[in-house]
Amino acid sequence: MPEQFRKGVLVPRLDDVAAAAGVARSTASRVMSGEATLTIREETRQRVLDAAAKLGYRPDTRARALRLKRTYALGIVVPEIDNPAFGTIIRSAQKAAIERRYSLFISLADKDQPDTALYRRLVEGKGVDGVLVTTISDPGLVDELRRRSIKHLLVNRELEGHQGSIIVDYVEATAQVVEHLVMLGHRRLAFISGPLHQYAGQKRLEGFTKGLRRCGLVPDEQLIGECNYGWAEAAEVFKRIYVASAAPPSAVCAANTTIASGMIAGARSIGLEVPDELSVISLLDSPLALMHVPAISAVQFPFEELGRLAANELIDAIENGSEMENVRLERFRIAERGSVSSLR
Amino acid sequence: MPEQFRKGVLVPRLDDVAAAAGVARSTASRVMSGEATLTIREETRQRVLDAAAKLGYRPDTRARALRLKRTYALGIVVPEIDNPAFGTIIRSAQKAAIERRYSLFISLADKDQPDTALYRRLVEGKGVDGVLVTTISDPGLVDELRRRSIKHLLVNRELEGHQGSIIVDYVEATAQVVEHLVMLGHRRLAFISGPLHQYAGQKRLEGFTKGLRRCGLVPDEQLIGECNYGWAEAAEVFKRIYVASAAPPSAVCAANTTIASGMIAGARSIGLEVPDELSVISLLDSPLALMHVPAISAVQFPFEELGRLAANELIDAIENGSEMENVRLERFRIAERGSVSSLR
DNA sequence: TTGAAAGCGTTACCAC
DNA sequence: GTGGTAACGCTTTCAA
Repeated sequence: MPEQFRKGVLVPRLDDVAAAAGVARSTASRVMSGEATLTIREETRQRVLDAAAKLGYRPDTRARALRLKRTYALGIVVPEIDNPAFGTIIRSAQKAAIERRYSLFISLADKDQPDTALYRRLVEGKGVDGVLVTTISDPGLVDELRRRSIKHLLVNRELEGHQGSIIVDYVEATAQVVEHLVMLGHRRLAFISGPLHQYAGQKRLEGFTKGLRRCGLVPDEQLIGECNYGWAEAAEVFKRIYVASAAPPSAVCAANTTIASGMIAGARSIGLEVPDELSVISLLDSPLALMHVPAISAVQFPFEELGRLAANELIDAIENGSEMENVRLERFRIAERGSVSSLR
Repeated sequence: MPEQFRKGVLVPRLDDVAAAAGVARSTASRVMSGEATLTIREETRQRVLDAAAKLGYRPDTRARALRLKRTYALGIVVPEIDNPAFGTIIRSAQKAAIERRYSLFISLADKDQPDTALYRRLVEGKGVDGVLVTTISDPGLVDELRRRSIKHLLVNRELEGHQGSIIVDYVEATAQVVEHLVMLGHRRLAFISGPLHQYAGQKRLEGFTKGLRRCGLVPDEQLIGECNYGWAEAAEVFKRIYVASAAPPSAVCAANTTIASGMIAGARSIGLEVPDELSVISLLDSPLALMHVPAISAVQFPFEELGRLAANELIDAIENGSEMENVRLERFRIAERGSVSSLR
């Protein structure tokens, strides 16, 4: 049975701690703040700490936030949650935030109910000190953040003229994948993208054509297909491209492992062997790549670093008022597995 | 350039709205509350609303929470985020919460830093009105929630003697999978579980042995293997079981699709054909099941309903003080795909 | 129908 | 070194 404080209330406040320790509320506050610079008699400090421990006191974050005009909380807005890249970003951002004594609130941007979305509450209601934005499919969000001058950082997204974003280099990575394939002797390259109205889709397409041009090849519209709905559609898209094409591709860049897996299934269904008759590479790695037969070669990006740096940069901006940079992480790696063969 | 209110401050408060509308703060508050029962002259109401709109006023959730002793926010503690079951639960819980005008804060329970975990802050600091708990691997959390009498509901978890949990029926589903396999003529069934110290692992093992007994079969310890670390380990575990066993299994229940995929790879590496020489079924479905060759038969649970009911039950308890129930959702479905064959 | 004022739990300024 | 007190932005009771 928990001890009672004021009539009927079971949660101790700072006043209860102060009373139990026989000091004033302000003294108790100073002790609890933990500030080493404050001058407090050691004996007093102990008495307060003991009282707080005995009562199980925890500061009320709401009252504290009201007073300090700071919540020590960050928000991250993500479009989907069960996605390896976002999962990694969220985890590393949370870890970095916690290390700096911030909380990270994850908010799913629900397409179905954008106007009631969590972020409105979080952000407009001053529930967080800053926001990490990993989706710009709702352009209203960034606008509103800017209008309300709420610190925010675009993560794995960038916007023309926007100050404060941190990205990995989808363009260059994709271009180098193309070069890699060409070096292996491939000349007819296909590209099956994800939704092209989204950021990642656009960047990868940009990198694909850039890579071709660097190799002196011309992009062939016939070899570029868009896949909006995942695995089964990817198989169809590939078959359509393959059948329609006069000179069929010998290698395919797939936006991610789900699409790669689907199009491999499609290729098989028309009798194509992977990698012997068709090379496939995924432009984004995931655990699925290793489970696949054959294992899918894929590009790996430093998403962990991305999340960590993002959280730290945002907190720096909050605490020091420092300007936010536009950062591009150039590191990436092509993990070679069994889905690509050399034509030489 | 945003308009200024009090000196140097750019965010309008209720006082600013009231001043702009020429009414008292309390009147503005009443209008903004939207309570239909309050008697307010229509003309006044319009004036306040107009002022609020013009200034872009949003109530400060921190101040409101402090005053009301209610945050209209829920927390959900999840062990991992990129997992199809948790993803679905989170999405549906968030949707249900938003419909009832609550926010849902997602909190990753980080094994590495349990004591700094978000939930402490959320919960102890009164940041939420209630908590959905989807992991009990840290037993301290539930204890503390109970001690502080914070409303909480176990989701997809249950605890001896705990009031308030909502689960799907892993035990019965697994038992019926076993019966299904036996009906198909299988007699030697293996089970490759996930971590057995976790809730789901225990329940599935319980269901596995229960199913065998119902069919008059005795569980064979030799045919039960534990897989803690995913795909590659699953292959090893299966091979170990298969080789060591005097009478090898003709069918395997795998805890999830990752384990199923891994053990199929292991089976292939020792020359076994799936499903011709070995049937495999996953006790939990995921998108991977369809991408696999052969597609993996798997059990589907109503996780969407689970999340929705959980949020609603928690909110009911918060608002009406209603007692929380222990609910078991009995629905599930075996999705038959290509990884199981009949011996008849 | 509207206004004044108290109070939620905290921090920080200013006295002592 | 410590205590009293105002203030953060809101809701709600009580009075007018």
